[in-house]
Amino acid sequence: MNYTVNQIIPMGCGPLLTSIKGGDTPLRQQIFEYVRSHGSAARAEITQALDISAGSVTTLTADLISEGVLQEIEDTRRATSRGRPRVALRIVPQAAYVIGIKLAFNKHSAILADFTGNIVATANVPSDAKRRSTATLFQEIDALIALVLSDADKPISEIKAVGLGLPGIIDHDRATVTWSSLLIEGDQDLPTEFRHRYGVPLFIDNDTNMLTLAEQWFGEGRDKTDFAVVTIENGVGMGLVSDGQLYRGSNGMGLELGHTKVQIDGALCRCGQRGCLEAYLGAYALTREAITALDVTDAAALKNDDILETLLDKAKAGDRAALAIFKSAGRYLSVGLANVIQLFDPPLIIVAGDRMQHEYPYVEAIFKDAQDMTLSTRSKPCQIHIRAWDDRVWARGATALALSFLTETKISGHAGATA
Amino acid sequence: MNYTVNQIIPMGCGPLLTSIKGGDTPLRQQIFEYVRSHGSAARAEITQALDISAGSVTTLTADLISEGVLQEIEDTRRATSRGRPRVALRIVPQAAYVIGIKLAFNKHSAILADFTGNIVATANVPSDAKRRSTATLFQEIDALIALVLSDADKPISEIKAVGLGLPGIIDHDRATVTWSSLLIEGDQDLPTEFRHRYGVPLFIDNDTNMLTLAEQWFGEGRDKTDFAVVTIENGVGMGLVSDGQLYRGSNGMGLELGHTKVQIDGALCRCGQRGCLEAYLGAYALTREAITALDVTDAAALKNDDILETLLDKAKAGDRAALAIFKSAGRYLSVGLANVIQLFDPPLIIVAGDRMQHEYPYVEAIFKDAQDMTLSTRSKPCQIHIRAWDDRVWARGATALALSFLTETKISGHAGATA
DNA sequence: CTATTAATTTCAGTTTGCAAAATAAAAAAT
DNA sequence: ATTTTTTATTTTGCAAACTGAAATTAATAG
Repeated sequence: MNYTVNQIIPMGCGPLLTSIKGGDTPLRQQIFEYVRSHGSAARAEITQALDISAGSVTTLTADLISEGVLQEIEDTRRATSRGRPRVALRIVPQAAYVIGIKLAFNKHSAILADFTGNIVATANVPSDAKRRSTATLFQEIDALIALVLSDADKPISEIKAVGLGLPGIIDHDRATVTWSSLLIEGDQDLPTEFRHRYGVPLFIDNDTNMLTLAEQWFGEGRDKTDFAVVTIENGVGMGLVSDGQLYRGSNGMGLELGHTKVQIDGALCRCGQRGCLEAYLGAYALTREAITALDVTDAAALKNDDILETLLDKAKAGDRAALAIFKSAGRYLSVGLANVIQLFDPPLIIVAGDRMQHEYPYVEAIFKDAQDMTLSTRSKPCQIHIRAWDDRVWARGATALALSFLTETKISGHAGATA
Repeated sequence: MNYTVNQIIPMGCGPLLTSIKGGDTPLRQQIFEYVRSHGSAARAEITQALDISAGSVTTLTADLISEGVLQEIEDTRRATSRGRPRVALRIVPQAAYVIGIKLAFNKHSAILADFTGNIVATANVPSDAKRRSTATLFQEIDALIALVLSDADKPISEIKAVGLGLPGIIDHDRATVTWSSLLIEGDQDLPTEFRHRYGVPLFIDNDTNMLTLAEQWFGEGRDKTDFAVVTIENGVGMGLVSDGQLYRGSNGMGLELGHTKVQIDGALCRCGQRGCLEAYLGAYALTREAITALDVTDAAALKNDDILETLLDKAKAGDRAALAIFKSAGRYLSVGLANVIQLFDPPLIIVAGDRMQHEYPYVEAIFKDAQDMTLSTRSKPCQIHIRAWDDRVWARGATALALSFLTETKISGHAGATA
């Protein structure tokens, strides 16, 4: 079930560790996932790594090969030892294609990936900052899909699943957009409509979970069964992988770190409540303070991004007021991280933010404060890493969502999710 | 895997729902757990409820009967319909016995339960408010076990497993007491020593998890796969069942709700930090305020419990200062509950406290505030129930811990945990 | 006493996997 | 140029865990 991992993260994608407990996936699927996560693997290696019989590996890989999912490849390095040489197997990239889509306010993006998870094509379309109807949203999705398909020069019929991430309250299991800041209406059933249009299953989740999935499949989370992701953008969000599984609250909510209260009767949050973490830490909160503290001329005309940029520049230049704003926000970030550690006890927290993030002043001190604010009886301190993402991560996470569905159906044959 | 449940909670004990996903327990174990949780069940009922073939039920129940785990019982109600009457099965109570132990400052307690989970005998011994060595603790455990065995008139050889709950940082999986307020030394390996003394496997966990387990096996959590428990005593603790599984952080920590920060530079907590929830809500925090606000004569001489009792009496009598103390604590309780809802999104929170709890002033308003402090986009509001426990719950939860180990080994034959 | 109904048992597969023997393919030794 | 050694894969026989359908059992209704 759980196999040891060399410290060098190999080629391939997908989680390197499976849950210690729930080792009840069929061998067929375990083998497939091993090969995918390692890029390529010989039968003998699989036998050892998964601690299963060589006979099973032969039988099952033969099945997968005949189904066109696996193929033998020439081993690049010649055998250095004696004995019959191993013959490596890999996933056939063309066996299936998926599309991952991220919808947001500034722009929408899509990635077309092959069955190994490799990016084949990307596409972007600009997006309004306004709420829109579901019909309008689908027009935007149409444009995105047309673009990415033509970029990859593939017909829609080759796409076997689509993953979609968008902001809001998304109920993955019930496949419903309970509420989204992009949409006018609530409780929308996008997957059904999508299937009507394209004849392809669609899987949805909120954008933070996309990011978390991206980290688990392609990033630092690959060799971890437990880690948390904290995102700081306009709002503050959080994702959690616990025992190898993405945590989704019982109603598809939960992990609303940005709206946990860190101060009674505190600052006003855009959610209408007071004292939310986000109201001290989100980009809009900083912007608000910047307008007050710095002498921003013509505030209304400036974009929020620009104000933030200015604030950051001033801080770097040593401006006291600007630094004070970051210092105060930083204290709340410490509190937020400390609370995450106290409640979830992850061995690793990945703090991710957009471009401003990697230059956030005082980060080191902030992370240290967070550690110091937790109980000292902890056996191992929680690692906190920062990660400046590139734009494509979100859509990449969405491809992971689609790919994991294909694993369920194509490989192990379970009906799986609603779509 | 998951079977429908009539709203009437039947006899028997143990969770009524199994995880929707992880339905990979062998049928043998599923059948056993179904019978235990329902008190008794006929083969035909099992066939339907678990959606498995009748043949399997016959074979597996026959095995379990021959092993002395199950037995057929006379159906009390005569058949009302035609056809061959069902014959009900039940767990043989004498098939195994377990002991559950709760260690604490005021007193230690133990329960001896049979294989159906029924209480056979109980015992208590007084406990010092001092830290002690592991050796001393074992003497106390010896006394407890001797008492409960003699009460039940059973030799130790009939006890197949023991569960132990104690305060502190307990690593259930690694079977280590990382730190406990009861013990002088840290990193103690109680299970190994226990096995030397008694030849019986011991399973440990922290006291809050015992309470949560008790709720899942015997209380309101029986028909739920997801719920949270918040305890308010001297400190503030929390337990969580997610997807039918007790949540234990990656290092056996986590869920330290009492030490999440709700105020920067706030009140001093006994952990040395400032602004912890516990510092506003724990019994010791209230006591501290009571001493300051009320004119408590000879504070040092009075026991904390008495002070709290006085505070409560005064509040009930309408004393303004006393009421103000509860009112302030109540606001923080609302914040704590709201944060739990935002982060974990449980459909139900059970708030449990000791005897003072069921008369906590303003509870209804506090719970309503907590709801109001969460995002309004939630599809279903989180239920908050209060529960005044009786003393035996903790030890009862410990029996559940021991019983679930027996299920793993006796029934399904997996090696299971370290002991 | 016979038909009907419903619970349980029996029995012949099917699927999943394992263990051990057999076979294949290469390097090293003769 | 063989033969040996070594390691990788394949074959084969077998066991465990279930299922589905037919057979059997035990009641009630007429």
